[in-house]
Amino acid sequence: MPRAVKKAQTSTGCSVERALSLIDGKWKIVILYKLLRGTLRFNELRRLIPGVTQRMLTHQLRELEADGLIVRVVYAQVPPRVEYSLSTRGQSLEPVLLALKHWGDTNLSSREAEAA
Amino acid sequence: MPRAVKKAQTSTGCSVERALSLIDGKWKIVILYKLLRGTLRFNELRRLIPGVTQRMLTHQLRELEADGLIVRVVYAQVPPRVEYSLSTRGQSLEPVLLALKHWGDTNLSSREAEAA
DNA sequence: CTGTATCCGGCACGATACTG
DNA sequence: CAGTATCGTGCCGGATACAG
Repeated sequence: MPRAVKKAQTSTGCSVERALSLIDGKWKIVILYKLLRGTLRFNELRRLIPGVTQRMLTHQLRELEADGLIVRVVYAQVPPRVEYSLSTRGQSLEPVLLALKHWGDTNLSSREAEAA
Repeated sequence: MPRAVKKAQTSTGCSVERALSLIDGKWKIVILYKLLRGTLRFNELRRLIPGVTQRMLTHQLRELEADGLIVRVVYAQVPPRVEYSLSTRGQSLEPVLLALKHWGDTNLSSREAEAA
């Protein structure tokens, strides 16, 4: 994705651009998509998204959290346990994510369009 | 958007990522969105997208064309006239674009998008 | 397990000037 | 009008090491 605009920018008068600014970043949409299925732990996300590094995963998760799209829950345990899930706002992105998935399946004709 | 992955990458097994790779770039989605309304000329797009430079507009348009999302028609006239419009594949993105617009309007609107 | 800290390269993008 | 050409750069994102 584009780096889109740095921070939400109302001047453009285009809500699409503002929406884009929240989901820019190389992994955000994929993260959100994975979370559609339900709560996931840090390493679970890591495994589900091949190629992402700890740094980027952490960074993108933090941004998503800051934008109120996901919820981060930390359990004070000896082996740390952190769970990520979609916030209400994040869940409202479902139509977009599914539309994107559907489009990808339809127009990129991947025979293995396995439901990730 | 993220720079996504450079070129379509099948290995991830996620059609969403492949779809994303086609719409990465800072202005692509906005361009596509503007073209939903119909054919537009180069400078018309330029005016509709404040902040975009000639270079970037040209570049993004070329990528969109290469990915088969838009159609570029050149009229051999003395004042050059180039028209851009969505291809069939591009038009198939309409649900995604509208979903994104709807989400933006709903969640980023002037009033708080509380949506508990 | 779930992160932070640091270093660093590349390319995405911008600014400007020029052209058919 | 609709682009190229060229140059410069921010910062995104990868690699690696360290930490609670």
